[in-house]
Amino acid sequence: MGRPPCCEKEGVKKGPWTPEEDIILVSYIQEHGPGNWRAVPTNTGLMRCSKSCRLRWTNYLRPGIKRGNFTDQEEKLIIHLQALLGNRWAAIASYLPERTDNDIKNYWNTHLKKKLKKLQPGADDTAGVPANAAAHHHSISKGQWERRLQTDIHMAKQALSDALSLDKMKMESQTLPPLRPANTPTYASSTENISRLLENWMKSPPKCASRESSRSAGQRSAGNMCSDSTTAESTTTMGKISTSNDTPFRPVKSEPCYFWQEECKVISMAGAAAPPPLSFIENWLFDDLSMGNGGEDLVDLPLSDASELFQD
DNA sequence: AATTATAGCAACCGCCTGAGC
DNA sequence: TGCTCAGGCGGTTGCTATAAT
Repeated sequence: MGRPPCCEKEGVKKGPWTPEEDIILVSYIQEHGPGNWRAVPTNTGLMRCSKSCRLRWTNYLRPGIKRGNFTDQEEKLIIHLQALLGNRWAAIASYLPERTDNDIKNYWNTHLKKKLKKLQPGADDTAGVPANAAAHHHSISKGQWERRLQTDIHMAKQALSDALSLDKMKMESQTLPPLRPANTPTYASSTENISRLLENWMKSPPKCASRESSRSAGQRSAGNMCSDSTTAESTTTMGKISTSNDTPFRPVKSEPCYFWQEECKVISMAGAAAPPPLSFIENWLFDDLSMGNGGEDLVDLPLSDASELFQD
């Protein structure tokens, strides 16, 4: 049986979100910040369960989300992180700041699995199976599989190196990173009416509410990084909102902004929620970069060994 | 033009974890 | 120390758009 679903209450709406609901949710979060999701339906009047609200925010409404096609680099990164981490989509997503775990998961299931299958017709589904799971298939052309993966990991290292150096540059500059290229589709591009409806809302400059002690907000160490005046002075992107209005969203100075905190979340996640992967991969990368290509690194590890590094 | 098959993705479900009491 | 519950996560479902017949 297990635990009853949190949303068994009668009158809880399911299914696709309407633009109006989106606006209500965004407005509420703009004022109160994400977190304390249980209070969201009560305080907004949304007939949605708290989980649904959180999911809608994190997967769709949250600023800084890039939608649309994945780049080659992102694709490679996902493939190789998946090989290293398995189906830990949240951890993988922490290396792709503009993508949500759901997006990455969907992309993996719909595109990359097939792609890898094509590349390795003999390997069946094991091509997309995490390293630790693949370890159970030693009998299936193990040598060939590992050789290919080693080659792929080399490519991934390059991609990861590029990605990380970009991240580092972003962090160093601390001026608001343009997380979304100007021509990148935003969440609102698929729901233009949301941005239209939000225009009015944006005309009255939103304020960052005084900080409540929501647990989830408190959990985010990114709050520290993001609450300084440097970031507060910066403008953030709110999907189409900030680009479609002359008055960009501007957090109140000295008040940490939840929107920006969310943007920083990935940085903190790399250091907190998934520290071993980042530190390990970073060390691995930078060691390798500093050593040249010599030495014994992950590439030379048997895949099963590499995956064990991430075992709990 | 109508029907069927397939792909893509948003959202849901249920389990797990950890904070608070 | 054990219990409760909110939030997080990964797997899965189901709806919609598009392609193929």
